[in-house]
Amino acid sequence: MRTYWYPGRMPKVVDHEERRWEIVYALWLVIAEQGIEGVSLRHVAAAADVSMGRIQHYFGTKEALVLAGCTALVQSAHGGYQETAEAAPRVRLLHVVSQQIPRDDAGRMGVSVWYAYVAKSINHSAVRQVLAEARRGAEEECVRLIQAHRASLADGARRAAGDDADQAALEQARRLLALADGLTLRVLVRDLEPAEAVAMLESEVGRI
Amino acid sequence: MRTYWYPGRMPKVVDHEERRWEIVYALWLVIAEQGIEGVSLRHVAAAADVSMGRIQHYFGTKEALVLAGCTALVQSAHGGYQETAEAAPRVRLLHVVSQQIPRDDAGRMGVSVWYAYVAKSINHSAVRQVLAEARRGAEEECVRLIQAHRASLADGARRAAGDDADQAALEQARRLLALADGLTLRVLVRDLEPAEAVAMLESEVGRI
DNA sequence: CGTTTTGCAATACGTTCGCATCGTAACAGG
DNA sequence: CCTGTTACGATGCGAACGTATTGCAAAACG
Repeated sequence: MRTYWYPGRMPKVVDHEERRWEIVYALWLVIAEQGIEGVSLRHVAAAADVSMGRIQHYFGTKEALVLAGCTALVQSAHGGYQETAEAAPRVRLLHVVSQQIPRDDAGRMGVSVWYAYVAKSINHSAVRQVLAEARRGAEEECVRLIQAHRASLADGARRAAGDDADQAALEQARRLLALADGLTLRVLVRDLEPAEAVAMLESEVGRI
Repeated sequence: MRTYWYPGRMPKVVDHEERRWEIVYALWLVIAEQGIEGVSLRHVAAAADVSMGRIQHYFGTKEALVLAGCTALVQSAHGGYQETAEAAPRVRLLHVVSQQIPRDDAGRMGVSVWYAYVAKSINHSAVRQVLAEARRGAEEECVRLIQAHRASLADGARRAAGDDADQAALEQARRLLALADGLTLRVLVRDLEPAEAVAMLESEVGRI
């Protein structure tokens, strides 16, 4: 599924996705340890141990590379979530909300890259749109999970249904996600232990 | 109080604080509309309508300028807080927690600069220390306000005192501040209305 | 008035940047 | 084999960068 056919020739077979991914990963490394200011084609090329020409070949411009790194980050998080497809709503909710808490160096890298993009999104509309879409998706998924969880509890005692419940679920979702963002930052800068952050999120999820 | 005496000469009186502040304000403008990547001595000089030489004269190096902008931002927030010194603990608590929610363009600028520094702090230890100290201060102040508020309520019914209460107050403070950070970001990227964010914080403060 | 020191503009310099260009090795299809 | 196309390393270029340097106007002090 990773070879393409199109009318014409196709010399020198290489796996484009693979090559692009190598470069994007090197980009993340550079962002994680130097910040987004430290991103230059030369630095990324050095980190990926490839030539500058290769990066130009696959991404064309620095802008495009940085943006590709952003969408790749979002998709990677999305992929991680889909692996929990068979778990109970409450478990999935906790995953959505606490996945970003950095527990090890790898998680730290991911989240510091993510924060770099968040800051960039303030002044960069393309990045902003990618992150906004991701956030909207997470919010909607949270609402769905909260409603599913509530439905599984409400066998006996019927609760208020309809718009009120929808509104409450939306507010719950927003509060959970906003809290998770704030806690993530504090863990990242080592003001808070990962376990404490997760415990706070668990207790918050538990109150739903 | 803004003229200094020291043994020796002192030609050409100018207000150093004032000059520094003009430049720092221009730095904030540049950060707010171009991000921290857009900060160069030339850009800041243009925004302040002064020469590059002046910036060098007052700050020496770009590093020092950026760091001065960070400490100035923290002090400015601190100054805003001190104006509420005579209000009730509950009011002050709400202020600490919701002051950063951007309500207008000026607030938007302040908070986008603040987020730029947050991202920078991940890879820059001097900035990290300044922000860490500010965060610690805010957290301690929150704990104090929560305890003061509780004490004012607990005339009749005595509550659990001592370590348990301290621990609970600390966790409350952390949750409030983390939630405020997350909500602030969402308002900044226009995923949330300022009024909604403030309402959520008010209801959270109200439950203490 | 003359000396000395500060405040700052101007500019020169070496580095690093993104990007365009060119050359070539490798391979698919005829 | 030959031809056409791709992959991509190498290099050059102009712009922008941070900083060091230089020079001079203005003002305080003797």
